[in-house]
Amino acid sequence: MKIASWNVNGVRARLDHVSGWLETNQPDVLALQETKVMDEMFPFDAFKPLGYQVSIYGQKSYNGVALLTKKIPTEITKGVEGFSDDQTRVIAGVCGGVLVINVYVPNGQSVGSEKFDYKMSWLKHFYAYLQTLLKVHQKIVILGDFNIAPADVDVHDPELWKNKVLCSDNERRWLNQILDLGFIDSFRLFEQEEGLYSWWDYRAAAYRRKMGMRIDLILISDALKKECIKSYIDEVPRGQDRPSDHTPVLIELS
DNA sequence: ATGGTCGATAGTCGA
Repeated sequence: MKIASWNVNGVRARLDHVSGWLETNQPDVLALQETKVMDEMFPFDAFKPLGYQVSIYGQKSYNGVALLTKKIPTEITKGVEGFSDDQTRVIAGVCGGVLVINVYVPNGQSVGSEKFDYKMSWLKHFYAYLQTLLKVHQKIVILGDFNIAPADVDVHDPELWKNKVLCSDNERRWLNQILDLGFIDSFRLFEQEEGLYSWWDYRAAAYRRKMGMRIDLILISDALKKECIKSYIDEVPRGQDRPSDHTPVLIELS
């Protein structure tokens, strides 16, 4: 089973990119973030002819997540249980016996801002939600735009970003707390080249200058470790015309 | 280079 995640920064603006990528890569599951569209305006018709089911949790202009799947998922849930939130950031469902949790973690703007406080609160409630899910599910994949670079190796210039948003100790502490529940950052199960990232800011020609970060992650529960045979980043879409600022990340399960 | 560029949307906000 091939499972992928991609922050598309507007699914309507990226229709050709996503359709083409699905045709080429044929994932069983593609988790999208920042779809930026209300449910009734989601471009269902673009994906159904390609053989994909669409499960969505959208809103106008901001946020929005979706699961594109070859088979209809079961047990679809939206949002973080126990956390009242008008921002649409989580959609989950069971695909091929695996609970797939698609997340768009808040960006946080800057350390100490109101949006950063919201990010911290969101992470706290998401952590509590995971604890309850772990009582029911063993095989879990959490994937999406985490807006957290796990370690300095995931940052193009760690000194510049030291204790800045996406890299601060408090954010990394929450990520590590989640990992301590029994999850693995799948990317680090395998030997990787240096300087592999999943996001490059549109500004300051960051992609051309290789100024990126790995903030799009696929966490797998311990029960899936033996089944995970591959975890990688597909940098191709980021180099295309009018790209998203993020590029897809993938895993393969045996 | 302490700025820049996008998407959704209709003046800005958020990333």
